[in-house]
Amino acid sequence: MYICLMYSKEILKGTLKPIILKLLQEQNRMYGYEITQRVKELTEGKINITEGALYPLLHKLEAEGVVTTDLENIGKRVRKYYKLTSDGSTIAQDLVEEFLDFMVTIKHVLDPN
Amino acid sequence: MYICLMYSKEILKGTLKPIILKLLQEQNRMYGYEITQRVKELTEGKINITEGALYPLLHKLEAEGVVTTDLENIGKRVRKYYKLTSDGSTIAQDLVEEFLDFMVTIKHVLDPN
DNA sequence: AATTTATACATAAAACAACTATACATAATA
DNA sequence: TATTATGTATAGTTGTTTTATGTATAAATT
Repeated sequence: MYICLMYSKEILKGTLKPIILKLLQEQNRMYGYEITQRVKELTEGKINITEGALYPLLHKLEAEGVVTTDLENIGKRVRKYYKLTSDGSTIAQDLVEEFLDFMVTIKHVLDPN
Repeated sequence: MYICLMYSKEILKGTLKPIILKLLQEQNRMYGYEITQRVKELTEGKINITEGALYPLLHKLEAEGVVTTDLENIGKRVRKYYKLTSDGSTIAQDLVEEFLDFMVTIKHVLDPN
C-alpha cells in the first residue's frame, strides 16, 4: 500500500496524483525516489509511497504530457528526473485546488463544528 | 460515480465509509436514501452518493457486524433502517478520527502555509 | 569479507472501491 | 400520461493501489 504505518489502506485512493503534482510544482525537478523520501519527510513518516503506485502513475503522467523526463547519470546509476510541462503546471494547480476544496467540503460532514 | 457535479471522479475513494459511519453516529438510525439526501444537503449538492456505491457498502457493514438493520413499512414501500452496533460505534469513532488526522497530514503536503 | 540497508527504477498480478447501467416498485407532480 | 422523486438492489466494468517480484549499485553494518 502506498499509505502505510499510520493509515489503514482503505483511506484515500486518489491522493497520490495531487501530492506528486504539488511537489513538482514546488521543486521544479524531482526523481521518483526523491518524491517518496520528500513525502515521508513532510508527513513525519506517516505516508509512504510505494514504487508500485508511484512509477506507473509517473509513466502515465508522462504519456499524458503532464510531465517530461530527462535522465541523469549518478555514478553508474541512472536517475530519471520529472518536471511539469506548462500544461501540467495548470493541471497541477487546478487539481490541488480542487482537492483542498473537497477536503473542506468533507470536513463539513465529518467535523461540522 | 459517488462524487459528482463538483469533483472529478478520481478524487477520494475511501471517503464513503467514514461519511456513512459519521452520519449514523449522529442520527442513530438512517435508511439508504436518507443518507444520500443528507450528504447532498450537508455538502450543498457537491457530493452525491450513488446507489451502486452505497448499498453494497451498507450490506458489507451489516455482514461485518458494524451495523444492524430493521425494516419499516411506509405505505406499500419498505424502508431499511441502519444503525451502529456498539462495536460499530467504536469503529466509527476511530475511523473518523483517523480520517481527519489524515487530512491534516495531507494538508501539510498540499498546503504547507 | 559478507550481509544488510539504502538508493533507484520497473512491472505483472491481485485486491478493492466506486461507477455505470440496469432492474423493480410506489408516490407525487407536471 | 409521462416524468420526477422515493426506495432498494445487483451485475459488470473501470481504475487505483497493493503485493510481490525483478534488476542493479552504493553505503553501512556485522
